[in-house]
Amino acid sequence: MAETKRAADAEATRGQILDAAQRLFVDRGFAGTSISNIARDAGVTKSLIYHHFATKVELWARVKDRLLAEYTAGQRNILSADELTTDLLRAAMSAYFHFVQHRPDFVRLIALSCIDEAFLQDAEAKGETELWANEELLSVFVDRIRDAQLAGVVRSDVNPYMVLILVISTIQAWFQSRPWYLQQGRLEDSPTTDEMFLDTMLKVLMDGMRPQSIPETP
Amino acid sequence: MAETKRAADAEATRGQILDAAQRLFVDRGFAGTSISNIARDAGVTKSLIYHHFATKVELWARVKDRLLAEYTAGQRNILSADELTTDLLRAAMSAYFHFVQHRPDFVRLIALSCIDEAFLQDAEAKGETELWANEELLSVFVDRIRDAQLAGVVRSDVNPYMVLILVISTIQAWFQSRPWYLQQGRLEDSPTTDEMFLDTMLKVLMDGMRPQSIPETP
DNA sequence: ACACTGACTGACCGATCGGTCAGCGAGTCA
DNA sequence: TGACTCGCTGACCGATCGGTCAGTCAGTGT
Repeated sequence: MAETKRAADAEATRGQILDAAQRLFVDRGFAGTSISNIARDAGVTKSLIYHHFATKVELWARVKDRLLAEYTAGQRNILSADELTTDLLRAAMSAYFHFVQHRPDFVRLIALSCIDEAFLQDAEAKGETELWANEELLSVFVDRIRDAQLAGVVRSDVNPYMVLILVISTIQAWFQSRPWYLQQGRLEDSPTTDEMFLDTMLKVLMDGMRPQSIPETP
Repeated sequence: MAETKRAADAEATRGQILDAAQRLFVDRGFAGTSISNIARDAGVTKSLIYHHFATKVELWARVKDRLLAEYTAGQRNILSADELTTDLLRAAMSAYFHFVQHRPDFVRLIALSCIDEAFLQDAEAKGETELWANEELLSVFVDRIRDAQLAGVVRSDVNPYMVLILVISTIQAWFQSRPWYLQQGRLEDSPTTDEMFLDTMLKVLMDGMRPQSIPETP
């Protein structure tokens, strides 16, 4: 605890700021959130934020870093080391679904990243953000799908990368547009609604992904 | 052309403003766009914008109205009056895909609407925005799917509304995250990339949606 | 010919934006 | 104990925000 006391306090404060920033950025977007808002929400002064983070852009980048780290770590745990069987594939899709289900901030982050391309390019040019789900992780998933195709678990007349995109974006899209469908009054805000969509998705995607005995035109 | 000359000019100016506003709002979001930006882009004064539109929120609402009208009109043309067959279902999905493909603003609008829930609630409370794809249109689609289930064209062990959501949000998600995947360097920005995804999507969804002969647990 | 509407302008408003800076004062190191 | 570090504050900056308002003037109805 030699040089700790002060540094630990500072780190805690930094955490408070990041927490508040994440809450607001994720809720209202980058442009819709001001440093003053964050300061008020975190219970600190505006100057203190600038003491810990150089600019608003950098603060947003650090928030994204934190979320990303959690996201990729979680994703990495989803796919087991075993060779993909149909059951494992279903389990992985289900696991990813529930993983995202309990991390609403991820959904917002990814959606915001897709939207704020102008700002993203700036940040990227400054080398501040390393985008989520780095290429290496994507490669792992694509390779697993390709193996599954060779093993006859997944139909081989489709591009494995496209299959991955199909699965990931379907789940992302559901949680992103869920609030809107709720607001339409056709759905109720309940975990069983999520399960109903998962059920539909699993049935359609799993049956649609397995090799088709009848025509199969490669 | 009695009372026309002046009114026509004014209407043209209004159109210029709406065009510029749509360009900027869709590109940078509501909070990221200022009235001054729009004025400069439209080549008019800021005051003139306030002469035609009461507030920034109302301007955004009118932009959405215009886009929405085009969107629902286009959507209505997609589903033919005939009873759904497998071929018609595939054709409708393909048509919707290409419809969205050529209207990037729709993708952004819907994404932004899902994101800006805080702002959306305010606007909704003021009764200014009537959300896109009104319920009636959704009902038509759901009914068609339910009919297709009864006719044995679509598997009957899934919720028809969930199937609709699955299809719509998959297409929406593709065009929304497409720029991101491009940026990852794994895809090239070409129409054939879109076609490749459409091919994968059609194969998986169509085969996954048709009645499954083997287990079928309702 | 004339009163009048309404499209349009420019100067201006208070509030807030992102960001700076000199300095305070408790905690750390020698 | 004294020098020094550094987390932290409050006053302040110019720019821009959304929005207002008095006024100009071309086009219109009578």
